[in-house]
Amino acid sequence: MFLQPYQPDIIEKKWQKIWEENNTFTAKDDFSKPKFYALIEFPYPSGAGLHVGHPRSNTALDIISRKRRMEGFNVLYPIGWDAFGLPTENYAIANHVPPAKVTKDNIDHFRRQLKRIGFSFDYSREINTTDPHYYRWTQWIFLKLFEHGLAYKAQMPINWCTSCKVGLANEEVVDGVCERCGSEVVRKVKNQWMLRITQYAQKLLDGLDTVDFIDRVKSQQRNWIGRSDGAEVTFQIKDSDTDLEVFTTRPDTLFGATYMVVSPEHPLIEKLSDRITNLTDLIDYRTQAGKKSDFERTELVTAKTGLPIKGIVAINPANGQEIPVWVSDYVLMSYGTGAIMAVPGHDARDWEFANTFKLPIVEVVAGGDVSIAAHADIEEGVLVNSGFLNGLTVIDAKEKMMQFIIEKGIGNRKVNYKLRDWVFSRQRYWGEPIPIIHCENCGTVPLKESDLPLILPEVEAYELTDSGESPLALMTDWVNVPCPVCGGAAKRETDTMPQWAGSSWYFMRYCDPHNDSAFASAEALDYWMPVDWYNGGMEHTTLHLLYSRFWHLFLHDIGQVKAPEPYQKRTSHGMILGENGEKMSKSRGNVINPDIMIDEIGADAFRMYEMFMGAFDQAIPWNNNGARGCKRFLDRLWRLQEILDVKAKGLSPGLEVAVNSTLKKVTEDYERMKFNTAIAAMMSLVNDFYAAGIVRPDEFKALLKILSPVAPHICEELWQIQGYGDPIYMQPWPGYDENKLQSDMVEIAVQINGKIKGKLMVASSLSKLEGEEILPVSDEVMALLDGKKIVKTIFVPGRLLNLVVK
RNA sequence: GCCGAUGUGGCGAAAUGGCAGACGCGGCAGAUUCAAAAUCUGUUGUCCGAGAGGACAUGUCGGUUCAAGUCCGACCAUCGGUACCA
Repeated sequence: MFLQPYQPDIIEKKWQKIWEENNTFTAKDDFSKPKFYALIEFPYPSGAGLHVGHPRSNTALDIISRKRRMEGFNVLYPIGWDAFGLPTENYAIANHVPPAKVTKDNIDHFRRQLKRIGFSFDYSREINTTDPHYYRWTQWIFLKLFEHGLAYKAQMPINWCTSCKVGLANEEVVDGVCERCGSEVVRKVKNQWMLRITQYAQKLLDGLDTVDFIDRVKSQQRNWIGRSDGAEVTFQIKDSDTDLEVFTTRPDTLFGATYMVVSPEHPLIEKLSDRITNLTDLIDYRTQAGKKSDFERTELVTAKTGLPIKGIVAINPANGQEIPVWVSDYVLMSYGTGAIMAVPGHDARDWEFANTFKLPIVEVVAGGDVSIAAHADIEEGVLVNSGFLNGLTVIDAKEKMMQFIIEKGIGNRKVNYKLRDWVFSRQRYWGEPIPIIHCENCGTVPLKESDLPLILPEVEAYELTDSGESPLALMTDWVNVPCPVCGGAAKRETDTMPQWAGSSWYFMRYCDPHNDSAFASAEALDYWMPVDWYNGGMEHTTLHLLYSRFWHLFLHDIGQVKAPEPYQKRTSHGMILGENGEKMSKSRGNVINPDIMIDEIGADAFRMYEMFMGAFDQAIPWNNNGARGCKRFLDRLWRLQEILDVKAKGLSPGLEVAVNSTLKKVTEDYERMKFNTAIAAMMSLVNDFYAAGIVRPDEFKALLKILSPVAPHICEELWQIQGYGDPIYMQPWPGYDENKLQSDMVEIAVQINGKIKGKLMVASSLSKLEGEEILPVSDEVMALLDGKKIVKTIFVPGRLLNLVVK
């Protein structure tokens, strides 16, 4: 019989058309069915187009989604575009085209690319964060946050390019200079919108205990939120009514505090300026520190800098000693109180600082040698040189000092979080306008909900203004408005929201994307939320993932959504690297274009290689030959038709175990995202068919069903060619026979003293006790013993026999 | 510095504490072909040995165990994140 060759280009187009025409993957709002909501991070439609990293996450959840449909779930697997942001705006500036136009072109390009790969997205629910119908609700959520006191304005430092006269994103600052012009970048204070995410620190922490996130995501979030329990302690400045408050996790070491350090920006310097004798030097130091980012301050590990504040001393409340106060940039205004008590004997950073500036180092916990290094171990050692704490363990001393501090009224218990409030302003054009009006009489006035959306107006030019304001500031017609409260002259806020805004709630919009009276209906949210499975990159663990949990927790608190947590399960994929093992990037010249790959091997082989190339959660270099190997496998699958015995019934006796165990393995491996071993198992099964020289219809059907989530086009085509009835996507997921997972006889290893000395065929049902009784006295085993005496026998059924001999 | 990962053949990797290297890539040899491509068959951790066979092998050093890639301790290297977090 003549066999048509496997032509992926033809069959892939064919099946994509069939799926589209039949709305195969449209999620039904049939709230009576069990639902499954699969979510991938919606892409930023960059000008560079899709890269091979996107399909890794998309294919993984496409496999899960297709499997869930076959298991009878009503599946929502949506796609959209996170389209506000800097690259598009910069492109628009450079090429004098409206960002909206760039965005539309990029989205069209991305959509074409995605459709070629055959993902089972519900394109009818496509969303776009730059669409006013969408960002209307982003603005609405902002108004709610404002209404509940979670949005506020504060003076915050930004990166400021002295030459371009613009605020820069961290990413645009390279080695302390402006990425574009190479000029010096300084930190300039601006009045910025902030979101009070810190108010949710504890909830964000507690919520992690209720969700199924992979461990490394949980620990990264926990560490980012960074709860620490300690004390706030007040130190008096001698001969003044001023005091200095510090946070410490080690109140037990208070007797060892030999000096204090404040951040260069600390208000104490202004407050006591008339007593400080080296004020000029301190201001200079502050200016220098202002040129460094927090990151640089933290990078300078070895060379600690600092200055004493001359003219003042502080008093250690534990022992009444006078101790100097220093300024150093390693103390940041943004954490704790912006001041520390330094205990050089028991803190590595303080020890470095004290060593550099020859400040006294006192041991207060025995067990180390503080002349060589700080002894920071809290498990070991008892207190010394510490008055009433002497002889206590660190744990006990902490508690006793805590009580002392409270009784004396010089401090209290305090929980601190590393987490900082979220800077929500951007002096940029391509973002959601912040729906606020500033009125001289009424102050900060929110827009009425009925006035939303506040449309982002078209402007002449997208460049930032010389004053560093958004280009919107030049739109006087738009900026000047009557105050909604008093009707007097007022001005609109011209800052826009960061790109994170639109992505902080998009998963809710997918539930009901065309709703014009709410961000989504309560029924749709009740049914679809929470997301059952969210896969994305580790790089979004601390920002996007935390921000979106924060917004969802907030919307839950104000009664808008039922569950507190948005994502039931979160997994993460590894990055795909270039063929040379480096991160893929234009500048490295190692970018793989998925379109070219698909032209060569087809979408099915491409999808398959994305999943087969290695462990899903590990970073992996791309290899074109590996991808071609997957095409080769699909060719072999196609040619199985040549050895297909169409009349045979059931499973071949010799392949029952292989077929059943593959069904089980693939079913389980998909769920554990072990796609590479699932595919390897299917490859082995195909090898078994060829070795047997025959494949039966029931075997072929089973293989096509379990392979179809990975390579849907070829499986549907083969299914149709063979006339197996309704398409695979309408078939139920296959089960397997628990009794046919193992052959009757298995080969086990025979070890003598842990070394393999031989092999033995035994019944797979042989129990541990039976084996240990029968096997050592069998002829085969006796022959290996060489007359030695058995001391101990271990039989692991189906695995091995180990004899300890003398 | 801190946090999180990862170290296994020429390469990507696999392995509920139980026969290390499944599956694939690449290589080598052969079949087919006028030839090539494609396909098929065999082979492929390293070292010693003609061979049977043996020894050594999962970053390093220790430990637990009848048995360790897997568990424990210390260290080294690489990658990612980062806000010196007191």
